[in-house]
Amino acid sequence: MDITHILDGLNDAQRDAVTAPVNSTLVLAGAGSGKTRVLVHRIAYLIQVEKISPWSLTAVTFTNKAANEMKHRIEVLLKEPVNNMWVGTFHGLAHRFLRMHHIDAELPKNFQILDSDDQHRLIKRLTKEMNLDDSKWQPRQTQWFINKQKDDGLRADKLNHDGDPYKRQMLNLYKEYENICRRTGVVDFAELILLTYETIRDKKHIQDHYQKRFKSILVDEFQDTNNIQYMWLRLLCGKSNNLFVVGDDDQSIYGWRGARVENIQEFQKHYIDTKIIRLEQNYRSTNNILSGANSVISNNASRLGKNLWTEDGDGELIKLYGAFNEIDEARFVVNRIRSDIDEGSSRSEIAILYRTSAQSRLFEEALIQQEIPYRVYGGVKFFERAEVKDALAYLRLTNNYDDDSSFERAVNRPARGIGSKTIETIRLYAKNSKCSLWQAGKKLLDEKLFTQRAENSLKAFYSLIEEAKISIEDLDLPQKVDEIIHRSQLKDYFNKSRDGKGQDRIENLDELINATRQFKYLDDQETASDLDAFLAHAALESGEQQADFTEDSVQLMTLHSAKGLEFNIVFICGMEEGLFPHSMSADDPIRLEEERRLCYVGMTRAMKYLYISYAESRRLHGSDTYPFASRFLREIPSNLIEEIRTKSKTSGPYTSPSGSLRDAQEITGYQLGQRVFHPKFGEGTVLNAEGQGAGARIQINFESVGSKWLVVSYANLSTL
DNA sequence: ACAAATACTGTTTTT
DNA sequence: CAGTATTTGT
Repeated sequence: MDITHILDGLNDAQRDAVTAPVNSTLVLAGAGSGKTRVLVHRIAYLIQVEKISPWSLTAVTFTNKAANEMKHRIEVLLKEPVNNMWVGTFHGLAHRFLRMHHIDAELPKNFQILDSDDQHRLIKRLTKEMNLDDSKWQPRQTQWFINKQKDDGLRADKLNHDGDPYKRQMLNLYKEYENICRRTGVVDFAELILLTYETIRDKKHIQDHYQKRFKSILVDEFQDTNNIQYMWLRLLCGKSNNLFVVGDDDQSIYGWRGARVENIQEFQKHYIDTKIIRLEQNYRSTNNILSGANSVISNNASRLGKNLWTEDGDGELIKLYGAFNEIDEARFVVNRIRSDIDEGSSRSEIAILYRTSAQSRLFEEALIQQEIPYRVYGGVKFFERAEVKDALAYLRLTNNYDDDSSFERAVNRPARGIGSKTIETIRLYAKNSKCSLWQAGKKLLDEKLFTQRAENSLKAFYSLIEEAKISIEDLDLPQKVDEIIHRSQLKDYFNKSRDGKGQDRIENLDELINATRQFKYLDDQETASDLDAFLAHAALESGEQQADFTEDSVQLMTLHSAKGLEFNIVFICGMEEGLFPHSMSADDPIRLEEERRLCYVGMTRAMKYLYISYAESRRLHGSDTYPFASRFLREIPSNLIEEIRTKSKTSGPYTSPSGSLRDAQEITGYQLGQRVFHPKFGEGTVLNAEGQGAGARIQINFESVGSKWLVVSYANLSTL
């Protein structure tokens, strides 16, 4: 068998990974080291050399984009479609599994997926129903609690409140939430994974089938797996050591969401004879950029260790700009972009990265002023838009009357005279007789318990849904959606709303019909109908504004969403203490390391030019702040930095690049993040500092009393 | 049942 | 400050 096409163009480490024995393998793949390439070639190798049928392979990713790209590249390499191979996201594969095995999973055939917004609304409703004060029992917190438990594989009945009243109430909510989900046939994101895990664990015949079937399981971005995902992988793999995982501990930036970098470390413990391969040659950035990034990340204590290198030349120095304020920063960045474009750069090769999405606004304004086309990533996704969800709610209701979330959403939108009082009655009845809202309403109608007005309105709603269900039965998918939108009169409703967004909303509804036309219903999705498949698609792929082949434009996004991408010219903005690292992470060393990894991710996006900027003054929620330059800047060796100064510095001696950064240590004698001891308040962490000389004050977060501002000269602090 | 007024709250978000 | 969420008033 000629396998040159599989191995050609790979470096030694990549080739090692691709041809590794079919056994547990851990590939530590640094940024820009060709990890997708390795995965794709590995799969080709398994199929063509190891003669493993695609049917016995699974490749798991986190994003639909990554899954699609992988699938595409495999097909290009193999020159044939790979249809019977499982390639998808954790959630996508779990969903497919549950559709196939819905009986074993004890789910209704047409179960629906609850996205996080739906989940939030449901929990909010539940909190109210249980007569809990939602300022004390915040739905967001409850949601977080429930998902956290599920991510750890824990069911409510397995948990103990240990006498903690808060936890006890959380568990009550968790239990009740689960009851409603079960009753109404909906499954949230975390549940998809957990239930899949439990079904495979508890049904021996299913477990046997999959453990025998999968000869190799490949995992992308392994550092982002959470507890239950890893448990799931281990279960699927069974006693055979057939996991091939690729990841980079230095790019783990989703810890706040349950991702456990520790899974990488534990992997080597769980599978003793794991072959570890490091991909350290970087094919993306210049040496200066890479050295800067390496130097920053080397400040993290908990690392597996890895040092990227490149054969590329040194390239340009990292450019640093200290702006007067955030407006000056935006002006600087956009002026630079202007000249880069004038010199021939294409706009899509330029990215502006920032820590928080709120920062995008100033750049947008400046770009508009210069008439430079741009695109902001993130924000509300297509399938998450209110109007789209409204239309989908009607569709879902026709599909499953018991879907409470959709019932709540559709029942009075557009307003049809079913007010809060009526709905309240229905909710109460549903709660007491443990049935869905739909059934409750039906019963109440039968028992004539409404006012005439409410009865008429509600009856009209029921006939609307029931008639719609019948009328769309034999239509094809786009027609179904068209018909539903028509019958629901959503367009009229948005047309009348004069909040300026009515037209946009109507266009989005048309776009929804369009999306169904683009949607390819594959029978292998195991869903009952094309409608089920489309609804699942809408929930699982919230609509990465796919193939939005618009104009060549400058790319704006948060550092998080930049992961996995690369650009010729990268601007990282707002490099200030409090913003990046974000103040919410400042006093926790673990979260601080995650911020540093985020910085590393950002820097390694740049191929040729890396600009970093910070502002000496920034307006934040209405008031002016005077932040310090980010500590991460000081972690870049100064010989790699070239400071750009447009400020008229007419007097004073030349200061070295790093010396001109306003430095907390120089002013107060204390380093940000440093541990200190105060005779009265005990131990704490230095968060911030301001002022000079005798008046200098520092902010310290004390373990005992929380955060306080103290005047350095009186505070009598000692360092730890 | 709706619009207007007021209060609140500020991270990141693959699914 | 600015966007959202909830409460208030008609």
